[in-house]
Amino acid sequence: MDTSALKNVYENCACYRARAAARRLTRDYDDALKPLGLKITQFTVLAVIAGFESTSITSMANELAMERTSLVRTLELMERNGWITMGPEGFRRERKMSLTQQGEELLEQALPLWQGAQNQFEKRVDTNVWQQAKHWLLDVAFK
Amino acid sequence: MDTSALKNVYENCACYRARAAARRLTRDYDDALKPLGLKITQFTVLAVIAGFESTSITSMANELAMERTSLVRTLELMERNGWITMGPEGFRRERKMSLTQQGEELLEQALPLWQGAQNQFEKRVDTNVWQQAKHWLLDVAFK
DNA sequence: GATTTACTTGTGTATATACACTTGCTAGAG
DNA sequence: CTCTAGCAAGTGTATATACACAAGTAAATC
Repeated sequence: MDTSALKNVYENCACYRARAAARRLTRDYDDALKPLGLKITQFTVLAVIAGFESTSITSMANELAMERTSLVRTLELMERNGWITMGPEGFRRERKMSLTQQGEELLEQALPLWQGAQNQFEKRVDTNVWQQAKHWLLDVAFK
Repeated sequence: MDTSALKNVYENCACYRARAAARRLTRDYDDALKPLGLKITQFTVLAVIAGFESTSITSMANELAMERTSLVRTLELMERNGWITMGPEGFRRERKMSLTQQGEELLEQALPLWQGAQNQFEKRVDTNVWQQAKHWLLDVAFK
C-alpha cells in the first residue's frame, strides 16, 4: 500500500477536515444549549423559521443547505416537541411552518446560550482568519 | 422577536456554517465512492488503519477527532462488511485494528475515486484560501 | 380532456454522531 | 490482599443525514 497516498488523504481531504471541525463545533454548541434540551441543529431551524418567511420545506432546506428529507425529520421532531406548527398542504402540497408560543420562548432563552458558545468559539480562533473562513464555508456549502 | 439577533445567527454561526459545508462535501465525496458501496466516513477510517499503526479505538478516535463511541459503531460495520479485523482485547482491553485482504483491495480501488472528488473540490474553490482554511479547520477540530 | 412535466411532500432504510451508563483491566496506595 | 484511580471498550437510546422510492398537485402540451 502506498503510504504517501494515505498521508495525502489524512492531510488534505476537505471532507474529512470539514466533518471533523463540524463534529467538534456541534459538541460545543450542543453542550451550551443542553440546559434547554435543545440541539444546535434544532436551534438553527427554529431561528430560520422565526426570521424568514417560510414558504415550503423545500425552500427552507435550500436556505439551510440541508437535504430536504433530513429537514423533514427534524421538523417532525420539533412539531412533536410543541415548538412549531406545520400548516396544511397548500399550493402544490407546500406547507408553511411557524413557531408556537412555546417555541418562541424557547428561542428567546436559547439566543444568549448560543451567543455564549459563539463567543467561546471566536475567542478560540483568529478573528481575521475566521472572517475569511466564514465566507469560504458558505461558498463550499452553496456554490 | 429581535430579527437582527436571528440574522446574526444565520450569518455568523460557526457551527451551522461548518455543518452546512460538511454536509455538502459529504454528499459529493459519498457520491464519488458510491460505485464501491463505500462512504467517505468509512474510507477515512480505512485509510487511517492502513496508514497508521493503531494501538486502540480510543487513540484512533483522537486521531480522527471523532467521538469514541461513534467510531465503535463504524468499526463494527466495517468488520461486518469484511473490510477489517479487530484484534482481541490486549493491554487494558485495547484492541488493534487491521485491514483484511478485501479491505486493502477496496482501499486501492477507492483511492482514485477519492482523488477525483478531491480534484473536483479543489477546482471549485480558490487554492490560496483553501490552503489557509485547511489549517484553520484542523485547529477548529483539535485545539 | 388525457398526458406529460415539474414541483411538492412523505416513507423505508441505512449510516453517522454522541451522551449516559456499564463493564473490564492494570497499577499503585493502603 | 483490598481498594481505588485511571484507562479501555461496549450498550441503550436518541437525533442527524441522506438515498431510493412513492405519491399528491398544478400547469403546459397535445
